[in-house]
Amino acid sequence: MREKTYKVENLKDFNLKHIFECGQCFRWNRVESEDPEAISYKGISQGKYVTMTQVGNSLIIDPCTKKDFDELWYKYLDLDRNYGNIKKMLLEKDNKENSMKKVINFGYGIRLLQQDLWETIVSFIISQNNNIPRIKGCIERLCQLKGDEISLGVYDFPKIETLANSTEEELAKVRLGYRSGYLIKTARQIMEKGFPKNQEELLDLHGVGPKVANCISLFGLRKYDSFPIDVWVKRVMSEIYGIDEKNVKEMKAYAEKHFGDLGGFAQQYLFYYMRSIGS
DNA sequence: TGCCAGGTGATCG
DNA sequence: CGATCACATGGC
Repeated sequence: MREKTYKVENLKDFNLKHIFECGQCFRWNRVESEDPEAISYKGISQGKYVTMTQVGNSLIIDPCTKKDFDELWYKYLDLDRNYGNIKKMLLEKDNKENSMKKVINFGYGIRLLQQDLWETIVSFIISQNNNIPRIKGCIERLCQLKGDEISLGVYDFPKIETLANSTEEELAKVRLGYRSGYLIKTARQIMEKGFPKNQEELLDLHGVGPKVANCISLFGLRKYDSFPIDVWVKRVMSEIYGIDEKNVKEMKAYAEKHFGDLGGFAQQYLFYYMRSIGS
């Protein structure tokens, strides 16, 4: 008995590699596929463990029912949004047209996933002063230790309550370093006060500063004017716009002026470009 | 070895 | 306020 797969065709502005490797998510991993033309990723989201495979403008999700697609993946993959318009607007707004054109063409298939707020809070607390491969490892070990097993060897993201009731001794296995205390305290704060709804409330969480709050605002709260500035964005804005790497204020001002409500999209194109080309 | 990675909290002028 | 420093961990 074979489980159902679901196929979507005629996708525009969509590329799995760009989507899963632009730094917004940490639980999707590239896997080999038989078809050399295809790109495949396995990952866990919304309690489901699936493989997504893209060939040309088609996407196959396995396993997936029509119901799963309509209720979960369509939204998660942000398929309702017209990225053609977003790119057009960004190109019009940025005065140095070569620069935005370059980064948008490079990451043409990026889409901002509509991710779970709790998962983004935890993930981006772990991300601070850390590198992406290690962040992924930490999150994987955290899920193995504290998440429900949804199929053999595959673990869901831990619940708030589970982390709130954990101790630093238990979490030592995850090798989060000093961040384990941040996670436990943040989980307890959310148990007590409920979820943060904006930047200000995010900053109340222990271990959440301006940068992490911006990431959570963007990826978890879908506040698309957020423009997280990390070391990579500093580098790319220095390289492309000639802004001094230490001048975060000027970068924020530039983003507000030129990208406005679309800052989050611009930031992802910039980040993905610099992470791929740079270093 | 020392530096770096999607920084933050605490502390000090 | 803004500047400075410690903070685990692992790869290079």
